[in-house]
Amino acid sequence: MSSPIIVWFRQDLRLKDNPALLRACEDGAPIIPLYILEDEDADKRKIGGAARWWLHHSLQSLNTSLDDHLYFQSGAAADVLDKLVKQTNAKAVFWNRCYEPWRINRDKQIKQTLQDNDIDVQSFNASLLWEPWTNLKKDKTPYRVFTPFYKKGCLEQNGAPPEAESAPSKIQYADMPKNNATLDGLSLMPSIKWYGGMESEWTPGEDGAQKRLDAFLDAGLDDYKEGRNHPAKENVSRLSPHLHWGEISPREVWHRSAQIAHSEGLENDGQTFASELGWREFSYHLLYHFPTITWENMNQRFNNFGWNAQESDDLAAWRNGQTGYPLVDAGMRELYETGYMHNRVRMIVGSFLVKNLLTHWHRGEEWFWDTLVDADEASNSASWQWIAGCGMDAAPYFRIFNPILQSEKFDKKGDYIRRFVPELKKMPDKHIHAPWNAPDNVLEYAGVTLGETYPKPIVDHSKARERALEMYQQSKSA
DNA sequence: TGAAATGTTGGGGCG
DNA sequence: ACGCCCCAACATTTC
Repeated sequence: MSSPIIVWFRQDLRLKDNPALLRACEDGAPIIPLYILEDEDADKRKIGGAARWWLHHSLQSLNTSLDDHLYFQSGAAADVLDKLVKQTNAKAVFWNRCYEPWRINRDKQIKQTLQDNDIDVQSFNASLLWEPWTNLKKDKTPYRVFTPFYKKGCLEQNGAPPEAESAPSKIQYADMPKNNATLDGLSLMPSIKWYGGMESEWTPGEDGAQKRLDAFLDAGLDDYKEGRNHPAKENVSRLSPHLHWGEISPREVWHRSAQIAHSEGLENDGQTFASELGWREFSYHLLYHFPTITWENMNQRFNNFGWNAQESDDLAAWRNGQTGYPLVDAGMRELYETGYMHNRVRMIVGSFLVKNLLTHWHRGEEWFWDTLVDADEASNSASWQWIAGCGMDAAPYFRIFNPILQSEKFDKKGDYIRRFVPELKKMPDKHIHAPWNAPDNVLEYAGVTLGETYPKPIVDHSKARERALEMYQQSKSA
């Protein structure tokens, strides 16, 4: 039997449009599909709790697609690869690129070591529409503002992304010795069963991702531009976790949505949706060119800002969905229960934490990292910097969301609130957005006792707004 | 991918 | 008939 090729799966947990897998299969050599859980890496943050749950199921699904041939390992990737190459006499290692700075450096080293041992190493792009080094400004420096980045750097300069490729028609597996490591042995599943809400909400894996895209194109794309703002509507794609783990190719999402938009005359909605993929690209672009974005304020002026970075009652109330602002609480509870939050609501709860509660965006970023099934280093840090006002192309600091107005505008009938804050279920539409303003008889009818069955607001919005603006002024002069 | 304050305009009630 | 005031509706500015 000829020397095998190791296909190292990372955040590309699919068979379709997977260039590393496809090129390996085309070579004709038998392949070894490998997954390495790299938790021990000390200089990187551990995968968050909700994401671990997702990863477990995604790997299970991939393993099924690979007829139970996925070879599980854990530990330092360099060591695992070195050992496996020797053990199997592999001639090559193929993988799809990841773009987190720590991983770029690490992969470079691994590549060098393998090549020094005469192993063929090839890497491909499976997770971005355009490579981050291909869309620079004319002066060769990276874009810092989304709109020119997307319109000029991406669309004009690079044009449409490549078409998606199919899954390999046939996969020939190398004979492997029995593996002592198993998926269960990776201990990705939490020991306490807190993931019931996620189980009923999600189907991780390539099949689930395909079905989600189908469902979105079928029912969500029509009126996407307006409907995506309403958390109770079915207009958002909910593809983020599938894209994060590479269960579906962004190229496929791009081209299929464009095609449907075109054939159904939904050009406007299609372009708006495509630009959301553009924001994902922009986050990766920023992370690639400005790796400190994960922790340092991109706008240095905020370094002296008086955010509270400590644990506090306000922070705990925010995490638990007990702020007394129904839309904020609904969002935070959706997050905890399902591992996901609607995008507009993410902006609202983010603004609330950073501006109304004057809490450092790091605290929000950490909580999201641990609780989101789509937690993504690039998107998470770029988005928190955006909402905090300290990012590259950020929302101006003084853009402070009014959680009551947002609620009245985008959850008019309170459907979203009622789903996640059931203690307000019987509140009439008119008063569900700000129950503390409801007349006593309405509260009584709804069975709500503020401070007992549902919290009183932990801050007064207009006072909190004044306070935030004042602190902003101070930081300007400091 | 805001909100609130401030400014402007124009229609209608009314003396 | 006319000017005056009120205020909603819209536009602009400011935070």
